[in-house]
Amino acid sequence: MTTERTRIERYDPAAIEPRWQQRWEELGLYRTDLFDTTRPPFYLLTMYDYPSGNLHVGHWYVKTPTDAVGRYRRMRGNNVFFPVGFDSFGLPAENAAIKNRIHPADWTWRNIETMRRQLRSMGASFDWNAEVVTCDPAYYRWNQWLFLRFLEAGLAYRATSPVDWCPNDGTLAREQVEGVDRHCWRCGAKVEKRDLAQWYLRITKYADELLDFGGIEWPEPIRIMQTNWIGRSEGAEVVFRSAPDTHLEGGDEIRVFTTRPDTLFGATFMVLAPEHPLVERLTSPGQRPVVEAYVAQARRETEIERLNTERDKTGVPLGADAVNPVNGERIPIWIADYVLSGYGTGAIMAVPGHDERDFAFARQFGLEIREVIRPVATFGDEQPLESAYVFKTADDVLVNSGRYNGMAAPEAIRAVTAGLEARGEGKAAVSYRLRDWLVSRQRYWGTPIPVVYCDDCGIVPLADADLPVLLPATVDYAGSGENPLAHDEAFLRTTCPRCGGPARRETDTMDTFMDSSWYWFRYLSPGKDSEPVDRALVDRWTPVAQYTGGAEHAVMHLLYSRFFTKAMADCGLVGEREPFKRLFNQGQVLGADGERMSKSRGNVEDPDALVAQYGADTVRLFLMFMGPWDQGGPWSPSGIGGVARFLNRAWTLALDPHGTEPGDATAGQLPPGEDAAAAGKAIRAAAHRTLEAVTADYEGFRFNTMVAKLMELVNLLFRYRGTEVAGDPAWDEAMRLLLLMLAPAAPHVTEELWARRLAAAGAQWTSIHRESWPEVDAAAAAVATRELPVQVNGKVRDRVEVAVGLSDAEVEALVLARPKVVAALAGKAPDRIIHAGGGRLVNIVVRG
RNA sequence: GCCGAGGUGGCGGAACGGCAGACGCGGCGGACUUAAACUCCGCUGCCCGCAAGGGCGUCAGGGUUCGAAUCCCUGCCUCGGCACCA
Repeated sequence: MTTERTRIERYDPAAIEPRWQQRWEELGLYRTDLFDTTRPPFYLLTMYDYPSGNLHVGHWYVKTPTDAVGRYRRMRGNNVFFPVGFDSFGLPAENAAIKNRIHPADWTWRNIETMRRQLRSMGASFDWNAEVVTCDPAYYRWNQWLFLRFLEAGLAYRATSPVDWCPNDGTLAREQVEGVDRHCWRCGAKVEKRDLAQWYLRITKYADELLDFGGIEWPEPIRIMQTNWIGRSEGAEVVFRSAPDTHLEGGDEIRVFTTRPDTLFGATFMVLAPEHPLVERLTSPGQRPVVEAYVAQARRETEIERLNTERDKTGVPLGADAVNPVNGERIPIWIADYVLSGYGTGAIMAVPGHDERDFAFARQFGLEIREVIRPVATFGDEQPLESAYVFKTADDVLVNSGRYNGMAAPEAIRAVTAGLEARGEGKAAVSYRLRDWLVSRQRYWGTPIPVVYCDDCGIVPLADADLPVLLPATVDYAGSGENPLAHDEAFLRTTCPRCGGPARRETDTMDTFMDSSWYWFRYLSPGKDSEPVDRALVDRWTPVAQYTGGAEHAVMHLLYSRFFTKAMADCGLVGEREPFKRLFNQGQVLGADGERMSKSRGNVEDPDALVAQYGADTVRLFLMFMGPWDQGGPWSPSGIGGVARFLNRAWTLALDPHGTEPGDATAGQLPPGEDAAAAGKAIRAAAHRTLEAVTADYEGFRFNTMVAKLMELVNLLFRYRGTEVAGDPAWDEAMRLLLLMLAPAAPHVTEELWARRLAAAGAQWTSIHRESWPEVDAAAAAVATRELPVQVNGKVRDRVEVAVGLSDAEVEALVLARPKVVAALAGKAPDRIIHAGGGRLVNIVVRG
C-alpha cells in the first residue's frame, strides 16, 4: 500500500545543504567585487567573534538574520559586502595555555579552524576572502602602526595614576569594570586599585563630538547609554584659597567644579579627595596623624567599599580653612572618600543645604547647613531643612546670598559665574564623567606596544620600519598567570632606535578592544602590507551601512570604534568620522534557565543537534520566528517542529501540487461557492499581499512576522493543493513569489526548489540568490469585498461583507438594516455614525 | 536612587488610536493506518448557556476619546545599564 504522500521525494536537508554550500563556494557567489561600481555598495557588518572554539545558539541568532538582510539587499540590487573574521587575542587563550600547556596561538588557530567549519554550516553569504584574524601579525602590526600615529598626534600617552586592577586580566579600562561590586567584565573577579604607569588613549578629547549622533541611525537606548557614560555636566570652576593659619601662609588655590554656582553662599565647608595633591601641604601638625591614617585607609579600601552609597560617610578635617571667594568667609577643609580624585578637580565646595551627599556628611559631623535656595511658594512659612533641597527652577530663588537675594536660580547660575569670572575667581566650565581609555594590559596574548625604554633617551617609540614587534614564539608561563613577556629576556633586550644603546621593550600589550576598533576598515583590504587601510575602498564603502550585534558593547566596543574612527580621520587615514551608519542590536538568547549563557553555568546551547535533525534552514527560520529580533529571551527549541513542518509543506507544494492527503475529506475540492476563476484571483491576491507585507518586514527587520506571513501563504496554497487550480499560472506565480520571498531566510531549500523549477521548465540553471526581488502587482493585491465590523457604542455587534468603494451613505443604509444592529439599537436613533480608518470599521453612537 | 526596555491565552508571540489573541507550540477531536509514528482536516482566551446568544477580558487604578493593549497620569512587578560624577 502506498499513499500519495509517500511517493514524493522527502525533504532531506542533510542531502541538500552541504551540496549547495559547496556549489556556492565553487562559484564564488558571495565573493564581493569591491571595485564594482555598477551597483550601489552595501557594507553589511556583524560583530566578529572571539574564537572560543564552539559556535552556540547565540552566534546563530545574530548571524543568520543578518545574512537574510544581506541576501535581501542583494536581491534589491545592492553590491553587498558581508565579511567575517575573528577577534582572536584575549585571555581565554592564555587560560587554556596555562591549564593545558599549549601555546595560545595553537589553541586559537585550532578554534578558528573549528569555527570556520561551523560558520559554513549556517549557509551564510559570508565573503571568506576578506577574513581578518587579529592575532595574525599581518593584522596586529597595524595596531602598532596606528598606536605610533596616535602617539605622534598626542592621542596616546603614558601616565601614572590609580588604575583598576583585575587579578586575572591586570589593568582594565573603566568601561570594563561593572556592577556595584566592581567586577571584571570578562572574568567576573573583584577589581582593586593600583598605582601604575600605563598607556592611555585620549578619548576625552572627543567627548563633545561623541555626544553628537547626527547623521547616524542608532537605537535610542544605545545613544542614551553612551551619552550618560560620557556624562557631560555644565557648571563653573571656582577658585577657593587656603586661609592663613599658624601652620600655613595661605593663598593656595583650591579649584573646585560645581554645577551649582548659584549655591556658592551655601558652601559651609570644603572636601578634598584623600588623594588630592594639596592634602599634604594643608594639613595642620595637630591633624597630621588622623589625616595620614585616613589617607592610608582610603588607599587600602577597595573601590567597592568606597563607592558603597549605603555606608555612612567618613572623613577627617585637615585643620585648615579656605576662604569662600564670594563672601570672604572662612570654612573648614575636610578630606573624605566620597569625593573622587578622578572627577572634576578632585575637590568640592560642600553645600549641605542643596546637595544630598553634603547634607549627609554635614549631619554626620555636625557641620553647618545653610539654606540659600528656596521655592517662592514657601516664603512666609520658613522651616528648617529636613533634607537637601536640590531643585533649581525659575520658582526657586536665592536667599542668604548677599546681592543675589531674590534672583531665580537659573539666572543666578549665570550671574554668579559672570561675577566670579570678572574677579578672576572662577569661570564657566564643563566636566565629563568619561575618562581616557587605559589600553595597557599585562598579558602575553595581545598586540605588543611598540615602544622601548632607554636609560638615556627615556620612552622611545619604534620606527615604522621596525614593525611588527612580534610576540615571541615560545612562551613560559612559569606556572603563574603573570605576563611571560616581563621575564622573557630575549624579548626584553633590544637597542634604542634613537641612540643605539641598550634598551628594554615595553612588556604591556594592548587592550583587545584596540583590535576591534578598526577591523571593519581592514576587511576591505585584509592582505594589504603597505598600509593599514586602502583609502580609496574605505571612502567608497564606509561608513558601514548596517551593523548588527549585541547591546552589551554599548560603552565599550561601540564607543571605542567611534573614537577610533574620529582619531583615524584626524590622522588623515580615513575620511568619515563615524564608523557605522545604522546599528541594530539584536536581543540576547538566554539559557533555558533565563540566565546569560556561559560555560560555568552549564547552560550553553549548541545548535548542532538541531541542525543535524532539522537542517540549517529550519534552525535559521526558527531563530527568526521566535520573536522580535531585538528582544531575545530564554532558549527553548519546543516550537521548532512548527517551522520544520512549514518548510516541509512548502516542499510538498513545490514538488507535488496535484497530490492530495488521504486524511482530508475535502481534498481536491475548491472551497464551497468558489470557481476556478475566483480561486485564481484569491491566490494571486494572497501572494501579492504577502509580498507587500514581507517586503516591509525585511526592511524593518521584523523577521518573526515575515515568517508568519509566509506560513499563512503556504497554508492558503495548501487548501488549493490537488484542486483544479493547482499548477495553473496563478498558482505557479504564487509559488515563484513564495520561493523568492523565502530565499533570504532559508537559502538552501529555496535554491533546491528553484533548481528543480528551472529544470522542469527546461531552463538553464541560475541561482535563486542572483534573482531580483519581485514587484508587487497592486491590481492583483486588491480585493473586491471586505468584512466590515459594525460597532454600536464601541462594541462589535455585527460583521457585514461589503463591496470595496461604497459611499458612507450606502454603507450606513446597509448596516442599519442588519437585524443584529437593529436589536442593539433597541429602537433608539443613531446619534452619530463614525466611518473609521477609510472604511475599515463603522461605529454607531447612540445616547441614553 | 537615577536612566532605559518591558508586562497581552497554558507557552513563544500578533495587532497604522478602529474586529484583541495573526502565526507557531501545546491541548482536544477526527481522517489516514492492521496498529503506532508521520501526515492531513477541524476546534481551542475565560465564564454562563442544550443552543441561539450573552457577559468578562491586554499588570492594577484613574483620565482623554465615538472608540484605548496602543495616548496621558499614579502605582506595582520583571529585565538591562549606571551608581557618592559634585
